[in-house]
Amino acid sequence: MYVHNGCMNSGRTLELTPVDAASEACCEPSGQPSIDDYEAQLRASVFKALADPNRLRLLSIVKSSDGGEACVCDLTEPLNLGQPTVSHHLKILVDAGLLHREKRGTWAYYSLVPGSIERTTGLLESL
Amino acid sequence: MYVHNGCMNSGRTLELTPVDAASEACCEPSGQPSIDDYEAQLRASVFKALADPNRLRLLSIVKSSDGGEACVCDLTEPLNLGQPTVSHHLKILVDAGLLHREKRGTWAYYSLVPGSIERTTGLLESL
DNA sequence: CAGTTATATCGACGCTTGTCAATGTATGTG
DNA sequence: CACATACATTGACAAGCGTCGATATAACTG
Repeated sequence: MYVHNGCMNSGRTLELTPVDAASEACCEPSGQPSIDDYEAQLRASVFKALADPNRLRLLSIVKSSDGGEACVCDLTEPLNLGQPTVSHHLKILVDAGLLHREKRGTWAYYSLVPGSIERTTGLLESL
Repeated sequence: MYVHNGCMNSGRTLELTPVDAASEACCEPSGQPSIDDYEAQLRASVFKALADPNRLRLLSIVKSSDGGEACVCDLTEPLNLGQPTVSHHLKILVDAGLLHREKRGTWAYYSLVPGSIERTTGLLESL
């Protein structure tokens, strides 16, 4: 059973996010013709984060937002979801390594992690 | 509530698979800054198919197989899964438009749908 | 025809997930 | 200090998902 340990990235992080860990491994010359089970679990955890329409919309809205960032209060209305649900989805995207969270005052600003989309497409192309 | 209708692609298909439908829409100039709910559901259904480690391994093994195709009996052992489970996963990948199924005699040969990986990465890049 | 093989489908079982209401935690304001 | 605001966390519930055993289907073999 695969269990991933948290991935709390507050400031500097020692634990690698799934996107980082998976794309790190996928760039090493493995010699293996097909990916092993551990690599598959690592990559699947990234696609799991993308496997929800509301989370895709969150990424899309954040990406197209002014300054490339948005706070929760900007996101709850276009998705027609409750604030706890939006926070829940955002956490999943942060844990996957796709979004970055920065707290300024009372607000939490979410933005795309630079290069995370490219690293994710790499997980597909290097299957 | 999103409900997808089957996507049986036996031979020629009139119904578009999620990868096709989603990538078709993502190439039209929408003018919209962020994707709408329907587009999000379409794309999410593709990533749902990728959100399982065993299905990623199936894609990987099929891709690296001789001739680019493999039958169920070749896939059940490396995954350490029962035959019904492997058939189940393969059906999900076929319905998503990622795998192609061709029956020859008693065997069913699965192969990557050409360009499906590229169309899927496009669903990410055009978020 | 009966028997075998490869695959698909069905039904059931636990586990996971998306959602919400309620509550907790900071941070700012007066 | 009390109060308000923005967000996170908790607990609960229904729905969905991955897996299996059992069974069905279809094609080859004799």
